[in-house]
Amino acid sequence: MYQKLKERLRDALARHIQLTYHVDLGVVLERPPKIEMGEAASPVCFELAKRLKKAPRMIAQEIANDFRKVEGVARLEVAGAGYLNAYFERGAFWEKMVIGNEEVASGEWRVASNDEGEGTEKAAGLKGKRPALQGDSGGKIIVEHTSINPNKAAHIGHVRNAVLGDTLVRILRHAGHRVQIQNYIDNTGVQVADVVIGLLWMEKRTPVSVKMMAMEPRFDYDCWDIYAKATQFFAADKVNAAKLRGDTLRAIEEGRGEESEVAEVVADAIVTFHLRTMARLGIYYDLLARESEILHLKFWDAAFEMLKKSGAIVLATTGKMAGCWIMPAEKQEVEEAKEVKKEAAEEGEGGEEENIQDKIIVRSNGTVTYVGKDIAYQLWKFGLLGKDFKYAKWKNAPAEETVWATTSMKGDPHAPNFGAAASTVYNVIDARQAYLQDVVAQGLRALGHAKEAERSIHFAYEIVALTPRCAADLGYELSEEEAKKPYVEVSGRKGHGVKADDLIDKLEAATLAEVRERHPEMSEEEKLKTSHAIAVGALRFFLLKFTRNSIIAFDFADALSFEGETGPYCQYAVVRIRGIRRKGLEAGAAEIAVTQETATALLGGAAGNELWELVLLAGSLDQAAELAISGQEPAFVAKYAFQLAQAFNLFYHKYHILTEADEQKRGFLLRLTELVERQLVTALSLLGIEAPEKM
RNA sequence: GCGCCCGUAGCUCAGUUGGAUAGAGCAUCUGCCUUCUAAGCAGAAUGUCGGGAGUUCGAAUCUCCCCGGGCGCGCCA
Repeated sequence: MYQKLKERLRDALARHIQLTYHVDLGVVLERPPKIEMGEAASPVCFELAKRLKKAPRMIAQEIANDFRKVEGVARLEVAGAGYLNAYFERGAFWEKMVIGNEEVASGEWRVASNDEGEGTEKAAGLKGKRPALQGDSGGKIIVEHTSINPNKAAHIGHVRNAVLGDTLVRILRHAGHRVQIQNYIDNTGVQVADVVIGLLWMEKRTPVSVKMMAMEPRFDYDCWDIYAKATQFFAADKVNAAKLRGDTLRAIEEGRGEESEVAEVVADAIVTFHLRTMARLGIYYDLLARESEILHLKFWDAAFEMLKKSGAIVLATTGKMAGCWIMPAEKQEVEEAKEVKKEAAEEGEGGEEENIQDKIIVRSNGTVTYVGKDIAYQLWKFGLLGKDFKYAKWKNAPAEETVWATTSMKGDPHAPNFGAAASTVYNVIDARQAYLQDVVAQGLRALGHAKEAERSIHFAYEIVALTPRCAADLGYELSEEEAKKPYVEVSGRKGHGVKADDLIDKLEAATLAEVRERHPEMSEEEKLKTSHAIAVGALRFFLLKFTRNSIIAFDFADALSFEGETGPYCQYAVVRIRGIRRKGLEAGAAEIAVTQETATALLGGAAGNELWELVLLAGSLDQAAELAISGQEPAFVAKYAFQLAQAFNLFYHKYHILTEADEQKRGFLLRLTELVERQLVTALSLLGIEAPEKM
């Protein structure tokens, strides 16, 4: 609701300024520091002052006087040195939020085309329009996330990826976008090969015994250890290891021999483990896109032809890259300003031949690199490859879930149309791979797909490291230097890291103990359900409250905290509201009809500021969600949920709702708590967090 | 060497795209459970926004230069 009003006001202001002063400029609207200064303020007159050579306060006064009414905005006032402060119609805002049930469904983006009024808004219907992706919201969006190498158990870093991706999906879908979730499975890569070598060569297993092993409940943990051991083994005998690895990898890629058989068993089994782990956190997928099909269905061959034909890649004939197909470093001239050109020219003749920036796409032995495969995959996502996968349901999906996977066998005719072109693609991949993601986009550009390159969004995030104390607790040996640092990086190769399932188990154990203590009356099933919801809330919120480019120094003490800026804090606010609602229902308080006069009176003036601020915040979910999308930052929604919970707690302690003597006021307070509940529950659901009935 | 990111309270982090008096949480201290769940609330204290220069009505935010840290630059992924 806030966002909607703000946009309406911004458009009206911009038009007014255009008509009156013939100046075209973007109107900035911000939240004033105090509610006494209104709900939205613009410093636009400072900018205008420069252009018109008039005092900003004077301009502000003119605008405030002449400005015609915008629906929902009571008045404009001049403040400070020339701010324009807008005051909302509180009663109307309340009415829309409570009666009109605004913002509940995904119709929230039903922003009018212009300020032509309600009629057009309704006509615009559910399709909606979002400022950031104007005219494009009908297009399909692909979000690729998780994409864990299927060779060992998932760890906390993988969980950050999955939670970020899943939350992005939830926010996009809430905004009315059509989103498809893909999880890329590198089932033919070196990491799988390493475990295969560990099983076949180090542990001397047969394919049959590996199959048995893969059915054990802790197979993903076993592989974790085997992978670490294999890494040690390679380090000890580099020469043999390189050959063994190369041979194994090729056998897997070509789908022959015991190696390939075992690789398939391992990868398929581990994928199922990952699906199960993520399902515990409420994370699901539409499609598992497997690298084996990219190979078998010759996706790369098609991409290779396109790249060669367009000249995007060339065969190096001299230098140390001789025999490789390389993508030459992009010459910035295209988009960058001419200055860059000049600088380069001034620098003169230097280094034309051995350009280290060139990226190898096909090795001299003819095998394609990861980036090459990724270019093919990205082309497919945009419907530019001219090929499609075949699809079949994944056999071992978690209960009640349908996941599709690519296949090179016969496809299921009832499979959804996964090959339909996407308009925007988000790839949730850690920040260290920024360069590779750039190369992929560069590949698209070189093929003439500048628009798609633009819409290939590397949704980057920083790693989850461990605090030195946490690493020490886990028994890892640290150098003196490492012990002094704020964090130490985990290493899957060394077998270091916090396994996702271990962490979830710990969280559930801690919350269950607490629930048992507090609610002995609950059934065992209810206790488990409640503690699970709180555990997931704690973990997801913990990973989402940091912005993407913040390195998280993981510590059990922080992750297991349920106080302060945490998921459980937000859940607790909802639980309190539900408690009030239950009691209110018994007391018949739900029946009270609140008139708009009551609401307007209670929210009005200085006396109403406190309640009004809560209403306003509750009505600002749309802004938080919009910001999360345009700013590509799910943390904004987490911040919002916390702020709303905090504001509610303040209100809760100040107003005793059920014992309020004045019936109209009591009814109003009750409606207000219900409004907060709805908004908070929605905000939490965007974060993938469920609010329990009791906790 | 080249490229990207970061430096804000004792600690961990926000800071709405350049705006009004820089904010939270944790930790510390002091209070509040015969009243809708204390996983809560109220209060106290803490800042050369790494340093310097510049841009302008106005800078934590933009530019440049330093200082300190992280990451990436492989015929690995």
